Amino acid sequence: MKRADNSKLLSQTFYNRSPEVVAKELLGMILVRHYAGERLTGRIVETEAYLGAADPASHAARAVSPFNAVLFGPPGFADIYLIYGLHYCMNVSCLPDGEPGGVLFRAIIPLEGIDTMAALRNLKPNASAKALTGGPARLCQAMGITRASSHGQNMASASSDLQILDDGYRPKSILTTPRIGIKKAVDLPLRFLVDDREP
DNA sequence: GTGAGGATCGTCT
DNA sequence: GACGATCCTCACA
Repeated sequence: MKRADNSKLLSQTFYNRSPEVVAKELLGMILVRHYAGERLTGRIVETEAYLGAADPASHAARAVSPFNAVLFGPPGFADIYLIYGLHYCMNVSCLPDGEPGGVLFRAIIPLEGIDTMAALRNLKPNASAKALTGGPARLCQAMGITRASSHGQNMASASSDLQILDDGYRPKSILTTPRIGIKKAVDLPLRFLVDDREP
């Protein structure tokens, strides 16, 4: 797998669509995190869409509060939240200001800064991609993403510590399955993953 | 190799 | 006062 040189930053209009579409099109994109002067990147291979009021599993199904305000705000902003008291998960907001919706990042394949990611995860540098970043909380930990460091970041800004790039790569096929790890609206097919096998 | 249970805290009712 | 979009460890087969 090679990276093209003409990677470009996804603009805010990319996110200004329905979470289902954004979740699908984010597959194969490159997540970039500037951490302590270092560049950590990984290819997105699994996402989930969370809708607004129509989706009981979504945080945005409830009234606006400081907790979920980012999902109601303008598109392309990072929403970091703590789950089970231990783990952080990352969303990016979708749809125009005022309309709730977002995409949860579930898994990436590490590309750059693997040693740093392993250190942040307290793992050996030769740990598998799955152990490093194969879960919503794992990828946040591997990239040093916390609510304190990254909540409310504009992912479409060139000066942001958190960005998504398009290097032209597109997955051969996309698998759609029901979402997992939730108890409401379990049957909605809003989980998307890259079907390509590891190169 | 597989399965079950514990950890831990912000947010909502 | 209770729950949750999860991960890790330990036990057992």
